[in-house]
Parts: sequence; structure tokens; C-alpha cells
Amino acid sequence: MSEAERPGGRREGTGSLAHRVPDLAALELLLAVARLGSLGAAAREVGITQPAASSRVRSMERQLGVALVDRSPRGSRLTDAGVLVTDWARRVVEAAAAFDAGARALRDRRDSRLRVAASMTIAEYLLPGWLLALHAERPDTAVSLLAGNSAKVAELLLSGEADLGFVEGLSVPAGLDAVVIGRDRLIVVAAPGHPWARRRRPLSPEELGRTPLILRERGSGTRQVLDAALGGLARPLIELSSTTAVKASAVSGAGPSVLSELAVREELASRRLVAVPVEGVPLRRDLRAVWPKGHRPTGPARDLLSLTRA
Amino acid sequence: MSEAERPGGRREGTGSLAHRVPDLAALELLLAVARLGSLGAAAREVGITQPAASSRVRSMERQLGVALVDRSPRGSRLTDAGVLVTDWARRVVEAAAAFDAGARALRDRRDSRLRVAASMTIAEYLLPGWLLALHAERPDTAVSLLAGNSAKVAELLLSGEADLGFVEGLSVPAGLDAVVIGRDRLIVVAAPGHPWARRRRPLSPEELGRTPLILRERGSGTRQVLDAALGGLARPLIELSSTTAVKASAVSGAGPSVLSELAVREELASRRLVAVPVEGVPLRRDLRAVWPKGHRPTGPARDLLSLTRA
DNA sequence: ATGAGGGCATAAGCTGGGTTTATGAGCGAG
DNA sequence: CTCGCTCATAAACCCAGCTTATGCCCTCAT
Repeated sequence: MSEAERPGGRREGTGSLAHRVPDLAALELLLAVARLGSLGAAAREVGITQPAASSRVRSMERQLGVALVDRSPRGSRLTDAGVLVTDWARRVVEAAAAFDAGARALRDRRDSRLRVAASMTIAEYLLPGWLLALHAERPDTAVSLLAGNSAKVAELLLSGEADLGFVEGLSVPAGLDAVVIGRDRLIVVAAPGHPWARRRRPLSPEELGRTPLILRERGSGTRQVLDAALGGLARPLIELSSTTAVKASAVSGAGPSVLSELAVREELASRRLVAVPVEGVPLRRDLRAVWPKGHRPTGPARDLLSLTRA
Repeated sequence: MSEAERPGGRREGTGSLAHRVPDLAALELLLAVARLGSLGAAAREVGITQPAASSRVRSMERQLGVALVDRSPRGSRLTDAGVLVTDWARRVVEAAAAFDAGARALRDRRDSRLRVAASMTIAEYLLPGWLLALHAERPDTAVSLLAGNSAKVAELLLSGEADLGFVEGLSVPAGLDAVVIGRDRLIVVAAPGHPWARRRRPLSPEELGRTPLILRERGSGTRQVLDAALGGLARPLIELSSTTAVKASAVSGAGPSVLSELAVREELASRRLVAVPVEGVPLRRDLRAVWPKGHRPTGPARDLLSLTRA
């Protein structure tokens, strides 16, 4: 009953992002201001009144502790800091747009003109981007998404519950035609503090095989590829049930791991994980679009397919 | 709940992201639920009560039209759809974390232990990631950021107002020592519908030089590099005053453009822009860390520097 | 000069989403 | 069989942010 639950001390560091980052509506408003050069015009565009926009921007500036726009009776322009903040805001908004595209596809399970079945990795990391691009070209296309492993994708296609599929893996499921649309690679990663992170000589397969790694559980696609590449030798340090858990564990320095390049792209870019060179281990796997044998994709399926070919 | 608010019937497309995407607090809560396997535990972690968490998750599910977690008396696990949504949510949260890291550096102009001066491109696209990585390794380091062009960076370093600088460009400003930390490339891009997008033969310098392009104004760093590479020949179709405006214009199909690889990475990944191959035009430029001649970076500056070397 | 128009700031009042507190119900373990 | 964990529901409450209604400032055109 006493409210001593909250240690009243410093809330430095972890104040929960949401308290320090303006909400999406505010960020969108800021982008509109940047584009239109006027608070009032931006307000109109996002469907609120001018005083509301004024207040929103002001409270953003208070929250961030930085002046973002130069107001003048002739309009508003971004300050230097505002330009930077706006660009960072754009990235947040784009991630939100990808979220929305994915969520929308997930919701419209039925009655969509294009039903896509995809493996988890592709659904997670590639599909939202494709959906955004598709929306830009063919705004009317309603897409629905079903996710599963290769076998599930094949089943959905063959039973007519999906029009187009995407799988990663070594072989094409029976009864399907396929085209390679890209390539994924498993890479060895370690936290920056790990000895391997500074390594310049490539790891040998034996070395990789005898070192305990943070891995997905047996049976997962990634684990299968790794085991096959090493000849069933992969030795687990910990086994976790999701790619995310594996990543988090690797980032925290628990040990090295082997993960899809797609899954760790961001961590590599921000240097929270480091790629470790390896030699003599075939860790590539093809990404393929698939469809029922003979039934060449047409209409919206063809549109989407043409977007995915790099 | 039938509301005939918007005349025009169709509320397809533009419903303003913020109405369709849960706010950051909700996304963070979802991530916590995924990690901890319990609504109550997640609630505790983000500092709200269990019923609030329950209600928040429920309203997310209503908003998205998809069940995200399987509740049981023994805890909560993500559904299949929940796994996907959570991964997309993670990307939004990471973008927000980068935003926060950048904004924080921008705010703490003075009295920071490490004062960084960076050119716009680096400040926009690379620094937030570095700051996140630095924070992961050295949580106590307070960083401040000043952005400007190469000359401004040099000035700040030489006057002692900054400890470490980052510039992109062909030469190192006088009075500074430097080390190359990466490489940027200008690339020719076009919207997917543009004829160049399907081109397989590389463009020749002449062809590029005689085609009107969407460009930054004369005097911008990007424009300078391009003009130098072409021998002053670049022909503008439109001249715009920000990288963002150029991108938006190119995406909308107004014409081809030449932009930093860093600036269009996301657009390329989602296929809103397509890279056009070019030959015989030297469009690379080095990214360098710089500091006052003789004053080797030490302490936090050295930490940051070591993070940036790929 | 001088008035019209666009742009931003301030003030006051209201609405509703999200929160807390309080309670109940299901399931498993000791 | 009871304790301890989980989640759901209900009711009261609080505050953030919106709208409406102004006013001031600047610029441009007459």
C-alpha cells in the first residue's frame, strides 16, 4: 500500500523511450512542417487545427530541449538541429509504416486480392518493405499474409489458400515452381567485447564446430542449415526458442552465435554485434518465390514478384 | 460504431499512421511481454500496473485486428502473428532509440565529456547508431553533437569546442589529423517505373552528364562531388535545398537523381528507388574521423573512434 | 501610407483515453 | 485443499491534448 515501490532516485538512463521520444503523430507533424514550411499548413494536412500544431511542436521542443523550427510571420523553417531531428524522425515513421503494412496484411487474412505465404525470416525482414513498395505502385492491392515454415507455405499454395509464397532453404518443395529472388547468409556474430570480434583470421569449420554457440533450438531452419554445413557438429552453449532471444543473448555478451544476415543487419550497422569471418563453411541459402507448378503468377502476384527481384 | 466522418467513402490508405500504429509505450510493453512471458511482469518492468498492461495489449489487438498473445493462467506467450508483429515493433523501437540517442546528444551541447562535430550526412545516418553502441559499452559517456560542413567541423576542433570530428569529402582540412573510417558512394537512382530502373548496361559519364537530374543546389557537398566527377557537367532538372526533398522527388518519379548511398539505403531496400549502374565515374568519397594535429584521441573519444572502424 | 491576408501565440473550456484501486476467477504445486 | 501465480473486469479519476476564439506581427499590394 505504501508507494515505496518506486525508488524515488535518479531515473537517469532508462526513462523508457516513450517518455523521451515524441509520439508518432508529433513526428508526422514535424515531417509535414518540414515539407510544407508552415505550421498551419502542416496542421491542415494532418487534420488538426493550427493552435494544436503549434502546441504540439512546442512541447516537442520542450521535451527534446532543442529548438526545432524558426517561426517567422512568413512561415516556419527548420533549424539546423531541426533538420537532423527531422531526419531521425523520418526513420521512425518509416519503421512505423513498415509495421503498419505488415500488420495490415496480417489482419486481412481473407478476401484479399493477393494472399501471400512466407517463411518467418522473409515475413519478418523483407515483406514489409515489399508491401510498402507495392503500395506505392499499386495502391489498391490488398495483401494478406500467412507465415509458416517451408512445408506450411507449400501446403497453403497447393490447397489454394495462398497465391504466392516465399521460402528460404536449400530445396524447392515438391509440386511448386520457383525462382531465386535473393540470397541469405548465416554469419557468425559476437559482441564487440568478445575475443572473436577482433579476429582477422577466418575461423575454420572445426573451430566453429567445437566452440559452444548460442543457438536456436534443434529443428529451426537456421539450426538445420548450420548443422548441415558443419556436418551435425554445432555445439550449443544455450538453446533459445526465438531468433530475438538469441540476438539479445549474443548482444549481451553471453557468447558467439550464428544468425541470418537479415536478422542482424541492424545490430551490425550499429556495432552492437560484430561479424566474425569464417572460411570453408557453406552458409549461404537461396531465397525463393514459389507458386503451384504451372500456375504462373499473374495480376497482383506478378506485381509483387517483380518488386522482389534485385 | 459507424461513423460517416470523411466524405468520399474510402478511408483506404491515408488514415495517418498514428491512428493505426500503437504508440511507443505500447510497443515497448509488447516487447517486454515477449521477453518476460507474462503481462504482469512486463507491466512491472515498464512501471505500470497489471490491469493497465492487460488493457493496453488488448487495445493493441483490437487496433491491429490480430491476436498477439496467448493468455493462460501460467503466463502469456506470443501467437505466431504476435511474433511477427513484435519483430516489426522492435524495429520501430530501435529507430526511436536512435532518435533518442541523437536528440540527447543534440541537447547536451555543453558540459559533456565528449563533444563530437560531424558533417550532416554522418550526423544523420551514422552517428545515432554509433551512439547506441557507445552507450551499450560505456553507459556513462555523455556525448554532445554539433553538425556542420567540413569547414565548420575543422573550426570547432581547432578552437577546442569539439573533441572529435567526422567529415566526408575528398581532402582533410588543414591542421587536422585523420583516419579513414568508411566509405560513401554517390549512386544514381530512379523510381522503379523509370526506364533507367530496368537498365542493365552501365551508364556512361556522358549519358549521365547530359541527362537532367534532380539535384541538391550548387555548393552542397554532394553536388560538388558530382560536378567534380563529371567535370562540372551535371545538368539539373530541378534543384532542391535538402536531401530529403530530392529523395521525395525521385521516389515520386519526377526523374533520376544522384544521392549518397547512406541517404537512400532504406529506399533501395524497400524498392522505392532502384540503383542504376554507372561506369567510369569516380563517385566514391572517404569518411574520416578527424582531430587537431598531434592531439591523439583519448578517453571517450578513443572509445567512440574504435567503434566506428568497420 | 494603409488595409488585407497569412502566420503564429495565448487563453479557456471540454472530452476521452488510459490509469489506478479493488476484486474475482482459473490453474498448478506443495 | 489451500497458497500463489496468472489474467480479466469494473468503477472512479485524472490529465493531456483538442477546439474555439481571439490578438499581434509582419509583408505585400493598392
